[in-house]
Parts: sequence; C-alpha cells; structure tokens
Amino acid sequence: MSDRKPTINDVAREAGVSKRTVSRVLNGSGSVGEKTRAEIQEVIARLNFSPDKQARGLASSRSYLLGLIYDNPDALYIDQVQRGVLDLCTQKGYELVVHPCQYKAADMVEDCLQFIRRSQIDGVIILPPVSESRDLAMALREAGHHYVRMASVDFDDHASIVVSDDRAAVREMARYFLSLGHTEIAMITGPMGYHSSNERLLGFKDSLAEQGVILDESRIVEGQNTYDSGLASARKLLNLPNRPTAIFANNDEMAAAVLRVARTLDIDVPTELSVAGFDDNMLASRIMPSLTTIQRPVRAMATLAAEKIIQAIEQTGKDVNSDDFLVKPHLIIRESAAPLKAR
Amino acid sequence: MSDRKPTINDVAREAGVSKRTVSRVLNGSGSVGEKTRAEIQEVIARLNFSPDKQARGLASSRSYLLGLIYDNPDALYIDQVQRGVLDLCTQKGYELVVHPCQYKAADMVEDCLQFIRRSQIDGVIILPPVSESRDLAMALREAGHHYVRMASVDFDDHASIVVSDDRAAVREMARYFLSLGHTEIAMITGPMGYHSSNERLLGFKDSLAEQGVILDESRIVEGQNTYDSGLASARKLLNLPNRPTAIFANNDEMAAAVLRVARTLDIDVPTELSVAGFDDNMLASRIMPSLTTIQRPVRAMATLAAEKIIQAIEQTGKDVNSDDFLVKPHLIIRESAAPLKAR
DNA sequence: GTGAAAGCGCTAACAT
DNA sequence: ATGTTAGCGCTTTCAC
Repeated sequence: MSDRKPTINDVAREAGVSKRTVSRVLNGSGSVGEKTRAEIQEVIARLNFSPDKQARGLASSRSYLLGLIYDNPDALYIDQVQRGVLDLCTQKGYELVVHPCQYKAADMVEDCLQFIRRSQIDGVIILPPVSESRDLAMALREAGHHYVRMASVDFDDHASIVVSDDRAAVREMARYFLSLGHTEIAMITGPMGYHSSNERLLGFKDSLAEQGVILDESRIVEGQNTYDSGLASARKLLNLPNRPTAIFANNDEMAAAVLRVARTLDIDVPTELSVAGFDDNMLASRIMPSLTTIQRPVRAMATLAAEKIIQAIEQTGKDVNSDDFLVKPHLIIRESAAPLKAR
Repeated sequence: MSDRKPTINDVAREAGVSKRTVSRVLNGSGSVGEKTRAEIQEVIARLNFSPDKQARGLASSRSYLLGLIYDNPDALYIDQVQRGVLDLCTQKGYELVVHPCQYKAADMVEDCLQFIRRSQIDGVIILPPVSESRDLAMALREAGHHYVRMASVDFDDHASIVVSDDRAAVREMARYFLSLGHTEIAMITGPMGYHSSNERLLGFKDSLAEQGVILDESRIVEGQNTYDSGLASARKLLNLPNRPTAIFANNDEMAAAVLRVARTLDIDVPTELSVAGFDDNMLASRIMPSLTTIQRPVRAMATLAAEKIIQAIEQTGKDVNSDDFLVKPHLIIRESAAPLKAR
C-alpha cells in the first residue's frame, strides 16, 4: 500500500474534476454543483485527505498557526488559557504555537515580531502582563498583524481585547469583607507597574471608601505576586502596632504566604484574621484553611480571545465582534475569611 | 518604504549570485567560496532576511515545528516541560506546537497522527501517561515520524526515550521513612493502569522489604492522582484499625489531600503521622506543613528530549545520542515527615 | 564553486 | 459551475 500522503491532485483525479474545484469545496469559496461537491467530499473522506498546511499557507500567505505570547510565572493560568484557546483552534483548523518571552527585555518587541514573521503566525493572543505593553501593541498594529490582548483594563479597541472586570470583582470582595464586620482592612498589592495591580487596588480602596471605611496607606503594601514577596508583606502587616483583621492579597500565591506567616505568629485564620486572594488557583482549594478568593473565567476568556482573533483573520465580512469583550470574575467563598470572633 | 518581507530572490539579486548559492549558505550545504559566502551573509544581515518557514518546509518537507503531545492534568508539570523544550527550540530555530489529547479516547492515535500530518510536524515529544501508549509509539514509528517519549520506565530504544528513574527515587524515600523509625507504612498509589504507578509502588515496596518491612496489602490503596481520590484514599487508610504512621502518596496532589484528612481527624502531621508526596509541585512548599517529596528535574528532562528529537530530525550523521537518556529525581526533605513522637 | 530549472501542494486570477 | 495556468519562497537534481 502506498503510504504517501494524499494530495489535492489525488482527490481531483479520483473524483474526475480539477484541482480548482476541490480547492473550492475545501475553502467553501466559489460555487460548486451539489452533486460534484458531494462526490468530492466522499473522495476526501475515503482517501482520508487533509490539506497540507504549509502548501496552503505558502499559497495564501497564511499559516493556520496562532501564537500565544506571555511572560507569566503562573503555570495554572497559562494552562487554562492554552486549553481555552485550543477549544476553538482545533475546531477551526488552527494550531497553537507557544511563545514565552521576557516582558522586561529590551528586545521583547523585536523578538515577538520575529516570532510572528518567521513562522508566518496568523495572529497572536497576548497575556498579561505582556498585554499591557503599549509598544508591542503598536508595533503589531503597524506591522499589520492580528492580535488580541487579554487584560484587566480596557485600553484598546474592543475588537482586539478581552477584558476581565477586576474592578467589579474586587468591589464584591470589599463588600464581603465589610459584611463580615471588618473595618481594619489591609491589602497586599501586585507590582504597581502593572495596570491590573492598580485596578485591583483602586477598586478595593474605592469600594471601601464608599462604605465609609478607609484603607490606610500604612496598610497598603506592595508585593510582587510571588510567594516570597507575600511572606515579607505579610510580616510587615501583621507586625503593625494596629494589626489589621482582614487582608486582601492581589493573588492566591501571596494569600497563601499570609496564611503561613499568620501560623508562625500564632494568629488563627479565620477567627483572628481573615484572608482572601485572587485567581482561584489550585492552591486555593487545597491549602488549609482554604482560600476565599476571586475566580476569573480564564478558559472562557481565552476561548473568546481565540474567537475574536480567528474572526479578524478570516474577515468574515461583517465587522469583527467588538461588543463581546468583557467577562466578569466572581467571588468564591471558602474558609479563610469569616466574621471577627467575639471576644 | 517597501515593507515586503525580503525573499531569497532579493538576497540573490542584491548579492549578484543565484538563489542556489544563497540557499547553500543558508543550509550550510555544498561548498561556497569564502568571499561569496561573506558577501551573501552581509546582504542577509543588511536586509534582515530570514527564510520563510512555510516555503522552506514545503520544499524540503519539513516544518521546523515540534509538537508536544499530552493529556496531563498537572499544569505545573506541563509548564515546566514547555519551557524546557523551548529552551532548545528557540536556539535551534524550531517552534513548539501544543497538542493536548484524550489518552483514553478511541481515536487518540488517529488524532495525533492527523495533528502531525496536517501541520507537517517534524517530531513530537510525548508526555506521560500518553507516552505509555504502545499503540501510539508503534503507529508513529510505522508512519515514519520522529518522536521522543518521556517516561518513568525504560520501554523503548534509548534514542527515542527520556526516562526518569522513579524506582531509584522511591527507594530513597523508603529508606528515609525507615531512617525516621517508621514501620507501619502505607501507600496511596496512582492509577494502576499506568506504568509509572507500578514502578513507584514496586520500588517502594521492594525497598521496604529489603529492610525487612512489609508493605501490607491492606495498606496499599489505589488513587487516581487527583485531590479528590486522595481524600477518599486517605480516609480509608486513616480509619484502619491499625493506623499507619507514615503515608507515601504517588503525587503531591494526593499527599495534600492526606494532610487535609489528617487535620479533620485531628491527627497531627508530622508528630503523629508522616506524609510524603511525589513531584515537588508548587503546592509542596506552600502547604502547611510543607511536603517532603521527590523532585524530578522536569525542565532538564524536557530539554534533553528536545535535543534528542532535533538530533534525530537533523540526522547529524553520527548516530543519535542514545546514551544520555536517564535522569535521576531526588528527595526533598521538608516538614511533613519526621520521626515518631515518643509517647 | 556555481547556476538553471523543476517542483513541493496548494490558492487564485482569469478564462470558458 | 468548472477548468487552466501561474505562482507562493524555498530546496534540490543535474549540468557547467
């Protein structure tokens, strides 16, 4: 048995038509007679034929490759995104090429551009914090590449961005803390260079203020979203003369660090201290006490991003979907936050 | 400014030579005059030219794409592997295409084959447990595709496999438990359909036996490597009339579950119960008490796998590296295991 | 040491 | 509604 991969020519010959016609049914372009189409499809199935992506790409200057650009330490997040994107990719005949990069590197933009050019990537999805780079977005736009950014702030046209409404989510958290009776509240923020960190801090602070509770400057500590920075921040906060009774951390990783520091200081969570995170990591449900946190529908967001970018690539004639771009995270209540214990 | 991507023709014209010669310096094939070569290289640099992967692939039936096939719930592991593979990919001019699949699905093999064919993937790296599929390996071999399997058991020729010596690692764990003074030992295994699970169980059991300690059947419970199955298994074990004083779980996820069950049963870890896992997850160092576990050098293993596969693809003339295929995991001692408390 | 020319498998003007 | 014919940008046999 000849194990050569069947080509479009084989299909054409076998079906007794020309390449062009086969190509037409492959791409749904142009009109083909009902009967011819059926026959061709039968042959395609019988031969187990699938068009070669490279040849196709070379001819149409497309690659059917989507790129994922990120520089994010959070593997769980990345994994969710990859799966979300693939949910659609596979279905639409695209493949996903991953490209971690160095957000801070001087040649980050050039590196990404090279990546896209060399493999003729049809479009890229960019994750935070890289998605916050104005330079990258501009360079991509200028070079005429398709991209979609995933972010926490609405800073691009709605066709090329998917936003999670962190501000609203954090507002929910603030209200929850208040409903538990806390007034001595603190926050460990993310790196203040990131928009998302600002967004969460401001949302939290403002919501508290609206209810008449002040988030004092001395109780705002900047973390780096890492476990270690969480440990340091927690120590600072828990050794304050006027110790807060509730701490909101910018992510679960740092919230987990707070739990550990509390333990070493013999402060019980949640009876003496409430703690909450952000992300809903695997960690959040495993750790003890389990973490009250905010869950972003990451996978769904990623699928949406993939949908937008494929839509843009394929220019479905109609304008690209620009209404649907906002997803809302929500509060997950677990063990680590509770009303103050009556003394 | 013409922003068209420069082609090999541009380079040839500019350098006053033929395509063929440019192609020669691009691929290091054939001989080119010293001077000509230098000149061509100068032009390439000046034009910022890089060969189009698709065209190149179409002509040479290569894609410069590596595939990663897996069906693994552990995002941390996947992430490490991806980074390890990319460490080399980028350097060698390859890109990484990810392809999660359903290990159990009836059409898994066909699906992977399709994936490779459609995108002309040059070679794939397969992660456990998919890497344990004999069917897939055989199908790939038969179709003439390059592959490297990452596994815990040595079941393929050494050119196409990278093995972590789980047996040796588990032996270390057994000895450690013994050195702590434990004799009432239990194990929560992984799914017994996986080679790795067997490997770890047998290694553990045998090592104990060598030192005269029997791992009783009643104290061997099969888990599914998930947190939930860990909870169930732990409950079984900790409610045994003759409760074990030390539990070794097939992964950190299940070890974390043991910690939680112990907590609810008011059994202190590690003074009343020692617990250990396998993987050295992010979880392992964050959880309290932190987990004694076994760390596999995953990233390094992945880089090695990438090296082997690229070597195979490029047929460096010399036989493919088949000596270097075994990596040794090692014991990480943390808080969750300790000598029995004197009563 | 170097060049001319024929494809790789597909798409897309341009017929018919 | 379908076929003809050129390429896409590169590699590669075969001459020179």
